Amino acid sequence: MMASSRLRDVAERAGVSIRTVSNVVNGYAPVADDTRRRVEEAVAALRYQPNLLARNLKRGRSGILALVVPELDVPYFAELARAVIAQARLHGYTVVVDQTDGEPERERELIMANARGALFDGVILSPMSLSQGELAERDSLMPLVLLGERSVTGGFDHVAIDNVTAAREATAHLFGLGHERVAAIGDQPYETGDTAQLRTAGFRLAHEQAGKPVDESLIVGCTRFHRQDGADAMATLLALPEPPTAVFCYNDLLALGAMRALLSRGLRVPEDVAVIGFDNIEDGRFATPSLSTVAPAKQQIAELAVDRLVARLGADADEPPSELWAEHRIEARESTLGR
Amino acid sequence: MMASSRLRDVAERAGVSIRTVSNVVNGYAPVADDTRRRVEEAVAALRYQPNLLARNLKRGRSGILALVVPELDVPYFAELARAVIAQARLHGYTVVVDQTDGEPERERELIMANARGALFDGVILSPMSLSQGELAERDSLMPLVLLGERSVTGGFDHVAIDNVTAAREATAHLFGLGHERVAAIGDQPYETGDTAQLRTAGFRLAHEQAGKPVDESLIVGCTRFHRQDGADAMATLLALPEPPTAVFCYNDLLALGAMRALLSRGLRVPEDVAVIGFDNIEDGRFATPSLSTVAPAKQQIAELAVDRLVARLGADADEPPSELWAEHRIEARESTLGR
DNA sequence: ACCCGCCGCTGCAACGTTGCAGAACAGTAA
DNA sequence: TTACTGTTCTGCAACGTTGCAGCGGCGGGT
Repeated sequence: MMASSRLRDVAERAGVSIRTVSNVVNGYAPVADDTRRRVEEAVAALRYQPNLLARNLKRGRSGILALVVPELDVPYFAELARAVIAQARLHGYTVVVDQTDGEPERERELIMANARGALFDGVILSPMSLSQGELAERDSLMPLVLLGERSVTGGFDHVAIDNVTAAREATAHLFGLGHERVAAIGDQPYETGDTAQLRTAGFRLAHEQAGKPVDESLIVGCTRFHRQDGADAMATLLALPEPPTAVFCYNDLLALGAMRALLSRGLRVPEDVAVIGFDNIEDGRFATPSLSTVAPAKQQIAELAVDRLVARLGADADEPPSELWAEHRIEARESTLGR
Repeated sequence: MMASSRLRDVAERAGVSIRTVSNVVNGYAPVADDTRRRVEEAVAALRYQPNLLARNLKRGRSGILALVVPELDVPYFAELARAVIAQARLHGYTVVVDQTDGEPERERELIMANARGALFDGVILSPMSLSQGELAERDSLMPLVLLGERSVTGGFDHVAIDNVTAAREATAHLFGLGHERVAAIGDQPYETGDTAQLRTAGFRLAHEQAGKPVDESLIVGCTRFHRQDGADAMATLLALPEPPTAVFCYNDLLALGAMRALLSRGLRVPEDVAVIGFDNIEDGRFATPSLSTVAPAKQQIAELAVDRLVARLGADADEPPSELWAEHRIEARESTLGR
């Protein structure tokens, strides 16, 4: 393989020192116009591209951020990844996406040590199964921004939406349509998912504020958050002696699965059962009926997370960890049309 | 920031030379059991992790592959990315996902030069808008595997399914259900998309084999391949004096958009209009009705592409470029149930 | 007794870049 | 002339790793 050109080759061709070429390329020291031009010509002629491996080794950084998500083919994470990659690019960073498949072992591996031998400058983690305790025990020095989980004692930078309020609003939205029996799909035990806990809390809070009792049999847990799980949960609910007339699902995939279960039984959405989801994935907008949902500001989440991480890699290295809140809004579509 | 430990630190602690630690870590030279144990203890105690930047600089490779796709939030690409990342991991490679948004400039930038300063060892490209000519002009030495496009003269490794056959089978599937007027959604001019051309060819071939004439007004072009485009195209078809009774869409998003357009007009799928898509994305399985589709073996595509690229980075560097074909099958679901 | 070969380990140099300190030169002021 | 300032450019060393060559010591064959 023909070796690609190095600073040395450019220097020889332009008749200057290696150092001067480096200065021109990086725009560092003052360089005479004439010299600059000669160097630039040589750079163009030889198609010189700085070797990032060498540059980063010398500079002590890699220019690479890691985005760690449970599953990339879950639309919410794909949409988030898109935004994160774009935002990182604005700062000159490259993004490596890693999937954990929800395995705690993989998550630990990626955040505990200087993952991949300091190949990454920082990590954005959307934790799935990592316990709070494990996070707190982390002793890596690589900056970490958490997505979507409540802050841990000990503290990391943390970007999230107000899950309790969002869930409360979604539930209240269903109450506002006149529903009395509203179910929740997606609850999880504390160790597994903090987020689910917060949404259940919001669900309960809405009941409290509406002066309605919570029927515990209407809160259905899920181990995973895929369409199939939503369909299964809906089947469980429909088998109850007194099924719900509205369902709040903790993400859109669950909701789409639930709708599928309803429609395939000949039930109508929203006439027989209203459905609202969470995440505002594109699928929901084009489902039939289109899916009402809680829409987190994904773009804003990505911006907050990346900007925070980049700041911490630069000047703000020693700032205390901060809580960053992103917006959300209720997106009412056909699946919760008023009766 | 506390410096992370280096080979030197481990060597000091274990009382051996740097070189010996390196040998232990890499399993290279024969090392006495006693020495090995001491080194391994020191490695564990200091939580030594090799600095990949330094290692790769020395070795002349980065261990990073780039996957270049038009849009990561298009489910097909997200599912493909997932498989590619997993497969690359098996070979010890890390994957950077880059999105081009279909901009030729971005695609060119990523494949032309030694992209990102040789940060990548190789590239897997799913081209959107890059012309054949531009590909042929490429003079980078970084190995490139193409996905989904017909091979270019000059030659690259290339992984694809047999688009013509797949499209023919999809169309024939609709004929088999007794449909006479079958439409196609997703045609594109040659410069933009080779893949679309192949599918149109398959569509025509099916007509030929069935002895039916092609009604050109039933072939609707699309600039993009999103749900909205499918919905728009379907609207166009429904406005015809004699609308089709079945539609073959060049991807599942178009098909879901088309179904949406049908259902929102009160038409039934498949009773009034049958719909089949392409890609077998997860959304289609849970749509109502569930979407029939051409299912390419994504896992196989990812394996072929990654394995080929890795082989080319190793021993097979000088092999001639090869055409690799992945399987596909017709996945018949509710949207094309027999009448 | 001698030599040879193998095992286990080591030091040096280099990958391509940048930080640092300073050299060479020109211009200005005293 | 000398001293000083500033501009432009340079050489050396280092980032943390691995390739290469080589060194001592020990055992076995002749």
